[in-house]
Parts: sequence; C-alpha cells; structure tokens
Amino acid sequence: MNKHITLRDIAERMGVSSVTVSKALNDKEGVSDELKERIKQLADEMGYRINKVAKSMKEGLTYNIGVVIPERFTGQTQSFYLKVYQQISMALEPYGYDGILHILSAEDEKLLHLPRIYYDRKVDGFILLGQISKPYIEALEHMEQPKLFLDFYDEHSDIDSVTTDNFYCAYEITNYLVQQGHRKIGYVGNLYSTSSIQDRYLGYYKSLLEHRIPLNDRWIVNDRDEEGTLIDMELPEDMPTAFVCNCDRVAHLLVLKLKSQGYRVPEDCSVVGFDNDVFATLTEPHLTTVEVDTPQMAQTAVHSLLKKISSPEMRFGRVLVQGKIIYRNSVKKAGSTD
Amino acid sequence: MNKHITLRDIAERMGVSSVTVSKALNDKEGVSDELKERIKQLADEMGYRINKVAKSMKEGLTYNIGVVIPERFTGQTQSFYLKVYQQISMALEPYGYDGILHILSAEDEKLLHLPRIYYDRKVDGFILLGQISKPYIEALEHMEQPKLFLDFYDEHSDIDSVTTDNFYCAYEITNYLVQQGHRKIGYVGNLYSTSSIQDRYLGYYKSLLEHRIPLNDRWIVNDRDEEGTLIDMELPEDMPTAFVCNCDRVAHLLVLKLKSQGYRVPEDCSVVGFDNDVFATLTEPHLTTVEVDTPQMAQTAVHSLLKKISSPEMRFGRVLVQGKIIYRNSVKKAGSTD
DNA sequence: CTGAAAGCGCTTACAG
DNA sequence: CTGAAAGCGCTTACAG
Repeated sequence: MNKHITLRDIAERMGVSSVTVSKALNDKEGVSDELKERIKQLADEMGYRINKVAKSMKEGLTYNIGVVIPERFTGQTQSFYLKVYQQISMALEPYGYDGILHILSAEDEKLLHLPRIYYDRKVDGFILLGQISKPYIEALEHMEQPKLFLDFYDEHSDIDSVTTDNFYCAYEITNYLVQQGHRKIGYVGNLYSTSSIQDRYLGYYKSLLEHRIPLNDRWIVNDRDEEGTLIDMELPEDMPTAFVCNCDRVAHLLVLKLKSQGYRVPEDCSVVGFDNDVFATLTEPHLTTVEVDTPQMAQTAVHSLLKKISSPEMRFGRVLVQGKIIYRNSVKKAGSTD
Repeated sequence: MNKHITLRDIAERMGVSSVTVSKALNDKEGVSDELKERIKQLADEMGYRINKVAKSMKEGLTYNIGVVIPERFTGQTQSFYLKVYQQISMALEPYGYDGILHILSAEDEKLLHLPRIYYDRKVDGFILLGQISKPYIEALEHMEQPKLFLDFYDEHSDIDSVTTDNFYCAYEITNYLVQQGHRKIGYVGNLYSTSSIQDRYLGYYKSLLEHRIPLNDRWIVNDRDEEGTLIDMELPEDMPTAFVCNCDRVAHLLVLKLKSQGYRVPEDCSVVGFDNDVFATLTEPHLTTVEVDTPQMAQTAVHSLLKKISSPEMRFGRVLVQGKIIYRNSVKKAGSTD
C-alpha cells in the first residue's frame, strides 16, 4: 500500500512545519523565496499531489459545479447539449473546477426531485442547461447555491441566464433574404413550443415589419405537436419564395418535402435554417444557417457562475450571445431561376 | 448567511452525541430503532444534508470517477462518446458516484500530461474512453488508481477493458448476408486504422472462411487515410453483390457513391453498416446495421471499475459486450432484383 | 520569516 | 445501546 505523500511528509523531510510548506506551495507570503524554492523542488521530487478534498473541506468549496440537462434533450440525435456540457467542462478547467453532469429524468422532473449532487453538497453551483418545467424551476429556487440558466430563460424567475440571441439572429437572416429580393417569406415552427422557436419567430417578424412586408398567416408552417414531436408539414397553397426555419433539422425535412413536390431548392424556393448542425451539410443544397456560438455561451456561463460563487449577491440578468450567419447554397436571389 | 446544518446541530437538538446521529443516519448498529427513527425525522425536518466532502476526507474516497475522452473523438459529428459518457453518469448515480469528464487535448496527449483531476486527487478511478496513444497509455499506468479502457483495448498493457464484440457482430451480420444468398461480399474500411475496424474485418473474414468463400482483395475498399480522414472511395471494377461497412457513416457515403454510379440499393447491391447511429436512418434505404449496446457497456464499465476501487487486486481482463442486428431495408436476397 | 493551535464535518475504533 | 477521543489533510488566523 503506497501511502499518499502529504504536506506533513514534506515538512518532516525539510525540517520545517507543514504550515510553511502549505504557504510555499500556494505561493503565499511569509516564506523566504529561497525556502519556497527548496520546498517546491522537494515536493516535486517526492511526487506530492494536493489532497483537494482536504482543501475543499477547509474552505467549504467543492470545486465542482453541477450541469443539469433534462433527459428529453439527450435523445438519439439531440447531442447538442452534451456538446455544450463538454465545452463547459473545458471552460472550467483553467479555474481548477470540474463539471458534474446530472441528467434530470422525466420522472424526477415531474416529482420535483432535486439532483442527488445537491443533497450530497457536491457542487458549488448549478448550470441548468435546457428548458425545465415551471414547477421544477420553483423547486430549484430553494437550493441556496448560485445557479444559471443556459440556453433558455424563464420570465417568472429572476435567475440569471445566458442564451443565444435568437431574436437578433433570426432578424438578421431574414434581413438577408429580404436583401436577396425576397418579399414572400414564410416561417417554419410551432410558435407555442419553445421560447427559442418563439423568439426566432419574433426576429423574423421584426425584419418583415422593418421592411413593411405584411405578415401572412398562411406562410407560418407548423412543424411539431405540443409535445415537440415533429409532424408532417403542410406546404401552403400559395407558396412564398423563401422559408426561415427554426432549426436545421426541420429545414432539412422541409427541403425533402419541397423536392418531393417538385420544387427546386433554391431555384424555386430558398430555405434557411438555424443551428449549423449535422443537418446543415447533410441537406442538398447545403443550408445557409445561423451558427450558435456555443463555446462562447459555455465561457460566459462559466465566468458568470464562478463570479456568483465568489460573490453571491452578483446579478447578471439575461445575457445574450451573438451567433453568426453561415452562407451556403440554399438561397437564391428572388426572381432569378438559374 | 444561512449556516449549514451539521450532525452536531442535530445532536444538540436531540441531546445526544454526533456519533449517535451519524450511526442513526447511516443505519449502523448500536442505536435503538426508536432513537434512530426520531433522529431521522428531526434530520429531515431540519433539512439536513450530508457534507460528502467531510465523509470523503475521512474515508479517503472522493465518490467521483474520471472519464477521459481524447479530443479527436468529440468533433462535430462524433458525439458518440459523449453519449456513452452520459450513460456512465447515469450508471454511477445509484452508487452515489459522479463522473467527471476530462477531454484530453491533442497537445496533452502528445506531451504526456496527465489529467488535472489526477493531480488534484479528485477521482477514485478512471475510465479511458476511446483509443489513446501508446505512450500515453504507458504514462497513465503510473497512476495508482484503478482504471479501465472502454471501447478499445491495448495488447501491450494489462489494463482491463470493456468493448463491443466487434468481431462477433461483424461475423453475424456477414452470416446474414450469406444467408440471403450473397457470395460476393466486400468490406469497406481501412484495416490499419483502428482496432475496431480491424476486428470487424476479421469477423467478416471468419464468416467467409466458415462458408468457404474465398477472400477477394479487390473487394476490400479503403475509406480513410492514416489520420482517419475519410477519403473518396473507389468502387471495384468487378462489383460484389453486397458490402459490409465498418460504420454507418461510411455506409451512408457508400450508398451515395453507388447511386451516383447508377447502382440501385439494395436491388443491385446490398449494404450493411455498423453502429446504428443517425446515418443509419438518414440513408435511403435505411440501413441494416449493428446496434452497439452502449448502456450495457457503460453499466459493465461502471460495475467493474467500482469493484476495482473497493478491491484493487480485482482483474476482469477483456470483457466483450454483445450488440444486436437491426434489420432494415438495405439488403436484398442475392439474385432477386425487385 | 516561521510555527503552534484550532477547526472544517464527518466516521472509526474503543471504552463504558 | 451510547459517547469521548482521535484523525482524515489541509488552511487560516494569530503569536512570536
């Protein structure tokens, strides 16, 4: 059994106290530079590694943060949030923090069971990644640790949030269609389904407003039912010349639908997506879409949360992260057909 | 500042010692059932939550395990390992354990930098998820904690591993093609690229051997270069009637290739994949493929590692997890063309 | 510049 | 059945 090397072991070998060793290794004041150097060197030689658990206990910090993702966002194709979790992990690294993933099961969400890592006091704060039910949000508010919503927000709660600027990005990509001469522009998405679909819709609408283009109900195409399950889309009788889709996946399906009905994309109908995920480049033609800056979102979330951990009274409100348009081949100037 | 409730707080309110409270809450012997009950109830009322860090320190266990994934496996489309990580997380849950993700950067892998969670003593063991370079494996062996390879193995090291039974699954799916009357069967994959491509190839070969079908070099189609970057595949002059592909993604590309050269799938050429990922159902026709049982792999890996943590001398060797064939529409009986 | 003391909140022997 | 003592390995005041 190889016992672990502790501060005390080093102290004994050096003939100093463990307090001095602790100070030296943490570059604190009160130890001569020369002694510090010698201590560090010996620590290295002896293969000393700090026992962070002991440090944690003393300081009352775990150096972990919890990332909670509702189960329904981690299905077959929905790996998006896992990717964000990975980026959170990486953003935590330089701070000596680690991220603990907690998948919130549908059952626990319904029964309002808080994550075990909360009961175990294993984390200093929480990032809630992905829309959670209202009642569960209220339950979460009982937890005393700092928390942050990522990729969604809730109007009834004053928990800080970091989201993509869905509104503005949709506004911009719709502007782009208008610049390409389009006047008859549809939107694809269930407006009552999620806040991001809704916000993207409003950005689309703002662009129409600004360009004095009337909103046309029949060009709003539903793509999913109340539960979020995708449904077969119905193309309008009187077709627009372009569609703004709420996500690439649905844009991909729309393109298939259009083709099956004899429309050419983009010659007869332009299509833009949102997310820049696998579906963007699986679609023929490749989709012009909005790339969400997930590394930036992860960064911002991590910074904000760590700030809140050290200064609990800190508030950030609703932070919006910009995306950027990726131009590909699914848009043609209106009127031109080649 | 709401101070945390500790064992002592409960003890004082009850007029007993904190030792008794600890025993009661942990259902240990030495406390009358009646007192136990009263203590538990009071703890509940007071909203007591254990300080797991303190428990950790006392026991010398962190109740965390580290999951190390090389960066190159977490690209755009490669979310497979993140999914497995999620399943590991969920499998750890009932044991009161949590998984800490560490993405191993290409640079750290090259410079042989061990994960920070190792230096911080933040985990009790490691799951290495995805092929890691030889030198890095050797570096890892210096870590005293129990470790386990997941989804790969290394012949030069005696670290326990859990992998899909690539060999057997490929053998089975090839058998299926033979049962459908195919005799001219090709294999798609770079045989020198990864051990799973190689093992799948050998399973394919075993099936041929068993059915006395000679191996035909020209039907082995390369799909990637040394670095693993997919390349444009070249169809053989003299075409087989079926292809076993080393993964769904490549099967998807092969189907596109076949179609572009005028072959109908499966009428002119059958194709089977491996993995049952997004590409399996994105392909037209949907692919007959092998589903890897990742929940089972995660389960097995977690069980084995936790056993090793409590009994460090425990050895499991190379554990193989069975997959299952998913039958879809990319295979036709040889000879039949409708 | 250096160190003795105290304490973070548990649990594990051990004594009664 | 119950509890006083000790200790896990650090760090933070405080005293010299």
